[in-house]
Amino acid sequence: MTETRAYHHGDLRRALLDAALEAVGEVGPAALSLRDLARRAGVSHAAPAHHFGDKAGLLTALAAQGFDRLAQALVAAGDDLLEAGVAYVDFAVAHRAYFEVMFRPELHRPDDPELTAARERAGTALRSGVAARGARADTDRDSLAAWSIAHGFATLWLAGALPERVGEDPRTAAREVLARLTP
Amino acid sequence: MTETRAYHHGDLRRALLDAALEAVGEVGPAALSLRDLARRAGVSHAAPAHHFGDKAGLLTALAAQGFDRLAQALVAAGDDLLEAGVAYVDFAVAHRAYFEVMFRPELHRPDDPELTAARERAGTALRSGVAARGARADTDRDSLAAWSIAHGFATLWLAGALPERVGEDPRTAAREVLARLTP
DNA sequence: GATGGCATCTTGTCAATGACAAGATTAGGA
DNA sequence: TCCTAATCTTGTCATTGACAAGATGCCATC
Repeated sequence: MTETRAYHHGDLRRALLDAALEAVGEVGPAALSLRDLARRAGVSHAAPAHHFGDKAGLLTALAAQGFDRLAQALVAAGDDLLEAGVAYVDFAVAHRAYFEVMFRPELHRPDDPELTAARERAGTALRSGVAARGARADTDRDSLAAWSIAHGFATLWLAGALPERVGEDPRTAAREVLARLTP
Repeated sequence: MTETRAYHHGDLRRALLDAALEAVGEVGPAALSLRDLARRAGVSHAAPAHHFGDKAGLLTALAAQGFDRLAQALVAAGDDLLEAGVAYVDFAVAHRAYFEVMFRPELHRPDDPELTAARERAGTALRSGVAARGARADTDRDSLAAWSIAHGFATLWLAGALPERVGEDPRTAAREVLARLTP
């Protein structure tokens, strides 16, 4: 028998976020349809609005979740700067849907406290690798340089802009490129 | 008197591209509306379709135009690798609308010959700076590293992700950061 | 100078979407 | 038990992208 659906879904917010992550992976964040998410979750077309307000609200929540997972991945990579960079690129490629939402402020609700907090956690995890490296004069600029090269490589990889000769595995390719910064 | 509009616009294709560039700068490439462009150009809502087919066609043409202008900017910057990187970042910030369209393949018509050609011209201009620098063992990886750090810094700047202490001027900030790659 | 072909542009239409309003249902505490 | 608030539904509207069919006028050819 078809599963009779209760009036109350039970955990609709989580179900919508899961569906959104899947949908963003399929069609990208811009083409995301709230009504499609509602269909995937088996609820009416107006149900998402109650939990997230509008599309920007949903993508903001998804971005916050993404920054949290990125922070975890960076912490797990340890204090080695190169490994942190590789972990950054690996996260972007392995969790493309998150990454594509995280750095699109025009899709977000500006100044959302949860998003800001999650972004801050990821930023802290990112800088710790540079700080641990010590010895350099200008930690700020070094930090920005490391972030820039990792972010740039990840973005270009996701955009399909890199030539074929970089190979299939983003981790090894990233390691070789990022190593140019810290010889 | 209100300007009576001829049945034939005269240069509608260019007018639509100009309007698109302006609109993308205001609302971003995803929220672009073909009907809005038609209104800005003073033509009917279906006129854009004749020139570009659909939205992807229009954004593809805009991206091709952007790659051409980027190639010009890179050539004008000369053979110095650092200056080429600064020019790359400067282009992204000064011509944000172009840049935001250029690296979004999901908005493009895949394998468009004009876009591919324009991208190739920009890529050649980019690599020439690295090649001129010589002396290094692996030009491929050096090239990717330079592109990555410039692209990453530009992308983070545009996303508003950088901390306030980087300052107001993208050129000087970029110069300091990019210099970390080529000490 | 006339004419026919073709690029250009218009009007009309349809399904899909985001957003909002108002009502139905249920959970959980007083 | 009751009742208040959270949750979800139904209904609606303006906007949009895409397509179809028709109107207009430029231009080459005769």
